[in-house]
Amino acid sequence: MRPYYEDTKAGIVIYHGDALDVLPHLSGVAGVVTDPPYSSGGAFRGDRTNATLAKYISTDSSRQDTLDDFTGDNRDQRSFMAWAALWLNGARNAAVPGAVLVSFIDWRQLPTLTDSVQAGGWVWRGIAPWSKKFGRPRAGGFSSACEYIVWGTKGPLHEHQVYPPGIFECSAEGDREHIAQKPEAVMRWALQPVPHIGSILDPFMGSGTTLRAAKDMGFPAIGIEMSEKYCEIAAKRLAQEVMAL
Amino acid sequence: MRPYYEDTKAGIVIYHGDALDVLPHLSGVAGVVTDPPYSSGGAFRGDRTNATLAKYISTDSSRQDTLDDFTGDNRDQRSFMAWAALWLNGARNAAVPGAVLVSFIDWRQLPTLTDSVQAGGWVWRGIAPWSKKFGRPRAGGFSSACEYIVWGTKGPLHEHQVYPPGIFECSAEGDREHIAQKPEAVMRWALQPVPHIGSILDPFMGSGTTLRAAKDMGFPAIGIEMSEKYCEIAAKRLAQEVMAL
DNA sequence: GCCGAGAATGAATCCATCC
DNA sequence: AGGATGGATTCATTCTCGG
Repeated sequence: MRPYYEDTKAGIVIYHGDALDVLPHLSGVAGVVTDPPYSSGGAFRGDRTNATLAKYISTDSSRQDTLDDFTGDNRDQRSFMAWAALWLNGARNAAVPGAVLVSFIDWRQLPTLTDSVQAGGWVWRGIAPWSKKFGRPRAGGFSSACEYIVWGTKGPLHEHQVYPPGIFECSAEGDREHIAQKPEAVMRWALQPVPHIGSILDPFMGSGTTLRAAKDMGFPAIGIEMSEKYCEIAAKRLAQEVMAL
Repeated sequence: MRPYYEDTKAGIVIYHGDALDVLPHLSGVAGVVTDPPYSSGGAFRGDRTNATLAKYISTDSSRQDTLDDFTGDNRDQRSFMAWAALWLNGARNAAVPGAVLVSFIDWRQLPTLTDSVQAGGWVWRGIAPWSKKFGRPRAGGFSSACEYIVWGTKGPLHEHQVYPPGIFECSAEGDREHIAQKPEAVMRWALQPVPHIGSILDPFMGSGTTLRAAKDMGFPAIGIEMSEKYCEIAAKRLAQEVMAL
């Protein structure tokens, strides 16, 4: 297990590889905080099997040229369920008792993910919406203005003196290097329930927002990412000093 | 099918009885907008006297503490699923093509309800949170500050020129005659996607907030309620004139 | 530096066409 | 027949840029 990047002083490690391969080697995790590929993007099978750029970026956008596709986003619901149960179980094995799981998901896969969370051995504790205030409008129906956190714990809840709000409002970020990149403020919210009894793990690191927020909040952190390009981007972001909050 | 209450001029009807008995007699419904009993309590109480842990204790002691929440609700969840599929199917039969379904639910039953909606023949279209702003704070975990709308349609979406927001913020009502009573503003939000091609149906009317909002928005409406006491309360609320919005 | 107008954007969605 | 492709559509918010 050779890290792609390591910052011993801050306790930050990045592994370049598949989460399912790397997870068995990890331990001491207090919080699994991540944003897995949703395998979503449309009611029709054809839509879902599209490349991520075609699925998630509006056709008239110039972003098509500047962002990259990512892989592993084409599972159907049953294999998404099975795959998610696998990485969730792997992450739970790396976690200490009382550890917290926080995973983002969209509305379409939310019910499947809550099943996977429990199948992976976590105690499902709830849902919390991230409100982007206004999604793309939809004539005759509710716009999908939110993404969701599904959260749980390894065994009993490790009660400590934090009271994270059950909903978080924050508009989506303008400048992004990854299609699904989330604002750091959102990730800091997601990290709030994690007790300081170990490190933060993000098995689907992407451009490294989770690790960046973890570092700024004083957590050691481990990231796993399949794409070398994003490993590089994340390493650059993490090489910077702690940011003032 | 004798109505408990009827206002011919406004097209408001209340039936006193069980939804599953009344639904087969109805038709011309453009919107099913309701707030069903969430827990499988009341009529569908499972056998909770079973020691849930005793049934599922595994020899892997590390998993015992993770199982309490997972297994506790299983039986109730399955009967909730079956029962909800029944009334959802019945309501769909009473609905016109393009009709909209809007059902409130809490986080715990949300995944079960999305299954039931599809089992009942509706096209599941999404989720929309109602944020109550102040959930009960919870040490070490996200407060549950939201209830959720699960919505869908009977066949293709009947596009019309409304753009309902995908999230609605409104504090829970102070004065209530029913435990689960929701503010009228919330119900008016829930009614927004319903096209004016028929009536509003609430199979679990309670104190009649849905019908009151429907009347104020110019919809004919049908309510069903098992408890005579709430039939009476709702009839009183509906006897009042249309309220200014 | 502030303000207002105009342009760009969104982990979309749906459908007609084309292979 | 069924999967892949491309275009049209929507508006509150955010961003850009000029005055």
